[in-house]
Amino acid sequence: MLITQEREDYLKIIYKLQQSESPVRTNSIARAMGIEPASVTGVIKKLSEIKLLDYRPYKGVTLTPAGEKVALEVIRHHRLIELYLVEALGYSWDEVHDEAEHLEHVVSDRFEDRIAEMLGHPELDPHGEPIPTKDGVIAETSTQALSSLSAGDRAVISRVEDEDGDLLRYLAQLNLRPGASVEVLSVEPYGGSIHVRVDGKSETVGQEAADGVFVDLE
Amino acid sequence: MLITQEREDYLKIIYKLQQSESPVRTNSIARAMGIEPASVTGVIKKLSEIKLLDYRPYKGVTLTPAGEKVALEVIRHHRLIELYLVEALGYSWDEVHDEAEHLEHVVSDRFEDRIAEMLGHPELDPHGEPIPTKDGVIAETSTQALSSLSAGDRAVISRVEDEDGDLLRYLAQLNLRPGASVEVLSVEPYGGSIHVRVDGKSETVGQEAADGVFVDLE
DNA sequence: CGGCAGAGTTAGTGTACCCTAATTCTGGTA
DNA sequence: TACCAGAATTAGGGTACACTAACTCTGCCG
Repeated sequence: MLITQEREDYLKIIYKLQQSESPVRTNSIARAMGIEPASVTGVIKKLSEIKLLDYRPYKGVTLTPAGEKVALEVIRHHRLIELYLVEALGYSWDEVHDEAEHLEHVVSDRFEDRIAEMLGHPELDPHGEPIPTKDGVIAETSTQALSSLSAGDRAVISRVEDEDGDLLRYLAQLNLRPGASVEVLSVEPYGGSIHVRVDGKSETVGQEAADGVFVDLE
Repeated sequence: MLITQEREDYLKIIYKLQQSESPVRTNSIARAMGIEPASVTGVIKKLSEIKLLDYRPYKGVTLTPAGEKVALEVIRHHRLIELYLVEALGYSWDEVHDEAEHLEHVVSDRFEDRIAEMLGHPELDPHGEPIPTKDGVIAETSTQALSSLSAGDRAVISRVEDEDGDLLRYLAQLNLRPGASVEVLSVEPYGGSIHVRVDGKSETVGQEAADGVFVDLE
């Protein structure tokens, strides 16, 4: 197999890192994959040989159109599966990530099509992330973090980054879910907590958690 | 990870081969895995090192209790998933095998529990094969092949081996499914076709197909 | 604009599987 | 019982990814 599960993971991670960093540096990939930078070099060389990445030594990598296609397929699988687990199997939003991480690499097109159909061809996963279409189109996503707001701002939560189950449970407890309206009451300076009103209740959100919550300002 | 997906496949295949051959020979494993015997030797050595197999060089292997446990878990996953695909996602019985082959290695305990519950803790998969319980108990299975019957025999189909989609489509067309009653009308000598009555209709079954259909005599 | 810290790459290992070719064992037969 | 065919193993090689240690490049700063 030319594209292994590991390589799919590399491409997926590079896609995500590319949102904020381009070209994507070896170190970022290593950190995101939880491996050593030296290990990354070999793999990105291989991926650039097979034309899924553009690789400029010492500079970083960029996905080629072919590489982006693979990445978006994996992301589509991941997000569809997350939603399916919630809707059809009763998972909660903090439980779906790890399961989807495994399933995303092995499901067939048929499986993908079936669950997409059963879910009514959804556009968002349980964390509010857009689901790429089958032909690789993905909606824009909000990039304004809750942590970047100021006192007085009103906004609607659009998406929550999903890798950390504990964090998600914490946010769920505060009712900070996609769709929720928040009003920023005050912000502690220099990366402290944020005080918000959600559902009429005042809550304090740690800065780290607020970094993973993205909003649309009103 | 000590137990890779490949190793799970080895154990699963050895479990199945053990039904008719014990100890299981290197060549049988190689044939079933579609690889060379030389490759098998190395892996079964490793599996015996980690106490999942008893290995007697030049003689063959036997599953240890620990190895059998792993094999039965994989088989449980496989069969539950096959049934789930049929019941919940509208797959037909000839489409489920390949999908299950991949999914069986990646689903979590939680996933297994959820689908088992949704399916009402079923005992048989779509091909009539028994589903091992969570603690590794598996029901006896019929070992009498349709191809071994004689004219005049009446029997009920209990299970159909499932690896080959074409074969399953062929059998489905003849209504040879688990639960169906068959009466043997005549048998061509020396491994020829078998003529049976199913659902009141006369059908001719090729010998190779009949080898994979197992029955309970009345 | 030289030098240094940190980023990145190379070199050398190890594990997991796979292959082919060569060798050795086993079991049945002449 | 000696031999041979077929089964199994060893030997040697390849790919895919990991690692650590050593070296090199880049970019920034004084």
